[in-house]
Amino acid sequence: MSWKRDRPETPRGYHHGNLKEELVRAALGLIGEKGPNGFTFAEAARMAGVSPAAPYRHFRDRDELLADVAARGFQAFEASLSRAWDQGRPDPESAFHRLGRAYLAFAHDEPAYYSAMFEAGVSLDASPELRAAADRAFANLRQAAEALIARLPQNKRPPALMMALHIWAMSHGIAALFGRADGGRRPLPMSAAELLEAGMLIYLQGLGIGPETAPPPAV
Amino acid sequence: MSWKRDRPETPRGYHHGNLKEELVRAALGLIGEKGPNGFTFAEAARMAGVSPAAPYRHFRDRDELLADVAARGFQAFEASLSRAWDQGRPDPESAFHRLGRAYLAFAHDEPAYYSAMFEAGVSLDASPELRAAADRAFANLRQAAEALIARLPQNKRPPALMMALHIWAMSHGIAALFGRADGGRRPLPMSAAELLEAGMLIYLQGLGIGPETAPPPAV
DNA sequence: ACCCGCATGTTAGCGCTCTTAACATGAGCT
DNA sequence: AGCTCATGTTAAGAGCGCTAACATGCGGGT
Repeated sequence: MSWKRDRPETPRGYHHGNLKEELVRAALGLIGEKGPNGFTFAEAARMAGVSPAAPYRHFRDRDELLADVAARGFQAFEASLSRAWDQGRPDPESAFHRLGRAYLAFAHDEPAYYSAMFEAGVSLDASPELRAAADRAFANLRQAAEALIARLPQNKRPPALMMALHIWAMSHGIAALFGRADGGRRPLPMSAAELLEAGMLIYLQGLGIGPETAPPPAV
Repeated sequence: MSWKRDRPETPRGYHHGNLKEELVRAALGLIGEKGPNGFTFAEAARMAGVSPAAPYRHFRDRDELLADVAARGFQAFEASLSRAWDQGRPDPESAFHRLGRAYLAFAHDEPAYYSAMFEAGVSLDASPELRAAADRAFANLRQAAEALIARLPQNKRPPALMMALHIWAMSHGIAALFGRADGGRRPLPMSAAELLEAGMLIYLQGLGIGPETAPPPAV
């Protein structure tokens, strides 16, 4: 019976009124603290001040809550990327670098979301909304790739999808391996953002995009 | 008492004789089947034909077994990469492409190992052997980077560490996002190996390494 | 040849989680 | 006012991680 009055904040009646939202917030907090595996359905319920069975009125099981968190993460991610890209203004190059920084900033500032999205083992097929949100986020990378490719002469244009996948892969690789401050991984001579920026400059140079005459950056 | 004779293979006495090895093999199988989270200490014990408490004579806890699996994974990984690199013979370029294919082949052929190494949330600090094995594996990437850089004129050489990190990040990014056959991720117009190969060619081109006159590959 | 120590395995049990079934409450529609 | 159904609670079963106390028998020392 201890869970009943553990959080004296706002006393409530038999019905919570906003349980689903609060469960998601609790899950996000727990994932952020203890990783996607440390998160527990029961503990989220405790945090929301309800019994361990209450969450089942809102989510079929633990995985569905995780998928919901991941979907919200992709929505926030999409918003962030789309804001950074800003339709390629003022020019595709600078917008593209904003996009890269936004990618890593999201992974860094929202580790709980990023965990749920990429490290919790949630399949994109878990729900249609999840898939859709992920697709919308990826669409930003693809748009950026297309805008940059448009700068090339027709006969030197790589497939936009391939280029977008490269961008995504390097961004995710850097975020996953070196993105978190002290995730037990390797210490770096440079920040993740700088690493990505340098990598992308070299990659674009390889495509023939960017400061045509400049040598690869000596970072 | 059902666990006692579940596996009638080789009857054994009170002592198992080779439990530690068999637990690792069982863990590897379970991780391969159900992901790093589906793996259970108790089930590994069941598979080995011992009581649920027996594993604690060989591993402090579940995480230590996971760390052991990860360390063995890095050892196998290192062996694979080192064989592929073969000290840069016959020339750094072709050896480098072998290395890339070996990276993805390992992620593809040994998903259980790769999961334990990168997706199970095992910190590299979990044991000194783990850290050492991971370092040895990474050293191969760094060696390859150095050999390729040596082809450049002195004043155009990027830092070898940075280049190795880029290679690792793109390889891991591709493996994590698209490496597994049907991991619930996105269907691709090309194989992961082709994607990595193309990405690396573009990247090297950006550094000024590779077929100097050829345009980016039209894959 | 004996015996004893210690590594290795077993039994029992605590506390936790996930999940379901049966029951309780009260908000909102008619 | 009364009913209904979404939303909450209680109770309970199964499984897991982990520990403490006990059992076995391999292998070295006498």
